[in-house]
Amino acid sequence: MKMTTKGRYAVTAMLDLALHDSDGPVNLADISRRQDISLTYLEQLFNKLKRHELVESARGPGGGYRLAKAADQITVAKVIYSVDEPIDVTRCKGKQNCQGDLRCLTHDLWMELNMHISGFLNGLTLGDLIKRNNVKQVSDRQDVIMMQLQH
Amino acid sequence: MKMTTKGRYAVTAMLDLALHDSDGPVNLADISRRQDISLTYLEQLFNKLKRHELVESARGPGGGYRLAKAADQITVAKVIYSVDEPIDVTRCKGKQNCQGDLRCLTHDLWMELNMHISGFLNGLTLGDLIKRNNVKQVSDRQDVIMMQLQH
DNA sequence: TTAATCCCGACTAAACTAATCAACAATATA
DNA sequence: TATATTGTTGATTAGTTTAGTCGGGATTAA
Repeated sequence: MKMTTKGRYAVTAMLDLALHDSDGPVNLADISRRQDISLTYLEQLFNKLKRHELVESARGPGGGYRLAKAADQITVAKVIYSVDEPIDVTRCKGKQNCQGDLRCLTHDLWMELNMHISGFLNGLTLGDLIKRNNVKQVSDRQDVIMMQLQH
Repeated sequence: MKMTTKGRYAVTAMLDLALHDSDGPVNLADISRRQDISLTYLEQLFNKLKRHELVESARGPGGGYRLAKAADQITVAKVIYSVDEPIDVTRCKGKQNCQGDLRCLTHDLWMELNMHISGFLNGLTLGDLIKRNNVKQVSDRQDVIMMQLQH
């Protein structure tokens, strides 16, 4: 499991998308403004999210992205894996660098940790998150600021 | 929480130390051979482990490192934190880069994940690990190979 | 005195991150 | 049809981090 700002950006952007999905396609420029993430960087991320079939796109004016499935069918783990390809937590990937073809001293520990993290992130969907009060509050605030900027 | 091979090396080396602690000071050259970790890199790591008071050192012939406390008083989390200084999983450290002085959309999520991982690693000590069968087996094998090399 | 051991700081190649840039393709709508 | 809006793609880049090396110490048991 890899935890970088790339994965965090992706989850934040997807959560923003989930929160505004009911209003039709959401364009990246809006997400960029609301979440303070560079537009071109978002383009990169959504490219991957689309290839992993988490979002669908529509070009042209009024276009943008929509969730490819219901928010409660998209886990946080899947979003992170889509942009940050999973890496082995173990050192001994296959037989390489391992002693003989047997396990190194801490192999099982890292496997266990990995399952722990994955378990948590797999059990959590965008649908769960948008129901949370703290998320709602932050999102409402962001929408208000966006409205003000337009007028 | 930062998970790199640096942290993994540190835990592996500390586990090796815990397994051989009863035989008096363990020198880094032995750990290097048993665990296939570069000696000079181990020196770097043990420098930090010593500063964090997880190990004690003895110089000169017959010297080496010993655990500074009982194996079941040393958590895996502490070992990792000693070599990989903890980093903020949240983007909005303090007020920087955050919207106003309020939380960003996913702040709470990363805090929660962090607590999850820390909880797991804080609840696990070197003492727990050396009792495990798979660890014992790997360690015995490594010791046998070391003995063979010396004769 | 010598060899074994830890100690410490400087250095480096390679990889990775976070991002930018430029050019292009599709499409709604005036 | 012209135009502005939006997504698509690939190349490039500055900066950071990782993993590791190197060279020279300091300490101490035998």
